[in-house]
Amino acid sequence: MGTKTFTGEFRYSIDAKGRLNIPAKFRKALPETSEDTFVVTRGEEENIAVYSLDKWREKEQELLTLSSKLRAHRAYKRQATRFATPLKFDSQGRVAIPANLLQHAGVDKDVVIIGMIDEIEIWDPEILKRYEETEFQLDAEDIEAIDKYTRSS
Amino acid sequence: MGTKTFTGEFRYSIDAKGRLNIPAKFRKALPETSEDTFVVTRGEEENIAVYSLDKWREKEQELLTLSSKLRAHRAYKRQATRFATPLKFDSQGRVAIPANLLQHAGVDKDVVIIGMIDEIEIWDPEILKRYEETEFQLDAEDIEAIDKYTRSS
DNA sequence: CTAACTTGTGGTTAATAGTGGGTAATTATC
DNA sequence: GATAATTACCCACTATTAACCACAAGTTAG
Repeated sequence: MGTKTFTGEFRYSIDAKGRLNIPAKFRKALPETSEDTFVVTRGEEENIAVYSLDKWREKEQELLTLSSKLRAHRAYKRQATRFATPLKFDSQGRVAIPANLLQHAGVDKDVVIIGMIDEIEIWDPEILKRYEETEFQLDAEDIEAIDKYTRSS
Repeated sequence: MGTKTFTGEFRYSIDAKGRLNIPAKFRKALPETSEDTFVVTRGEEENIAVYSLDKWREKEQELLTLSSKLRAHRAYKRQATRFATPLKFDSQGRVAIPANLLQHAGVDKDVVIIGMIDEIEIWDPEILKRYEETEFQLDAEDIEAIDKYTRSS
């Protein structure tokens, strides 16, 4: 029944209490073991990254293999976890996104929610548009490198 | 149910009596066997490291494998142990952090508490900011090494 | 075509969390 | 051994968060 992946784009808005509705389609794609919980954190770009609790646990397991004795390892682990917050959605399917994440993504009210198979991104509409015109552009060289990468896996 | 790990960042303050509140989220993540107890000690950087009592016991076990004949081992073991203090939090969820640790972390009143999955760090806001701009920066080489490290585990 | 359900959005109430202070019990100091 | 200082144990206030209830627009089912 249905796909267990996140696809598509939605334009929602954050209410006065900082709550954001997660598209029903995405909530239904959550495995039972995620316990109605998404994990939000800073995205690499000017956005908010959202993972299923399962996906996040995988990431944690990977981070736990790092050594607490090595400075670079600690720094990486710290950066990866300090902004991560698990959020259980309420009976209406909404989550309250922490203020510091909203600030990082430059979000005020309206947002664009993008499904990216195993993760979700939340963008401010204007910022997204700006990125589309610049950072998102790939030249032939980029595409070629990606093609090589996927073939080797 | 829920996550049993420490994630996220909080900005709290130490009151006039030297008490610091541990985020409720972190207290709830403590296993029963930790008996409402955290172990605080010096962090590797200019901060305070906090572990669950369980995690600390693990660390002790690891230290016990070191040789008491080797000078470096003794020094490492001594350094890791001498500042460690178990703290049981009060009915409001607060702990009284030893003065020498506060001094080591350069903390006076306001602190940033960072969840790092299986450990917690307490920072002075200004010092943290300073580190963000310098020590925390990782170059491509570091990232690559970390990627290799996690893949080999 | 209509009724039942789903979905996104809004508000109200109750519980929890963080902070501050007071008093009793312990420990330390002279 | 008396006194001062520190620590532990309660009680209290306020802001934030979580749990409930409600509703209109859109969709699906019969």
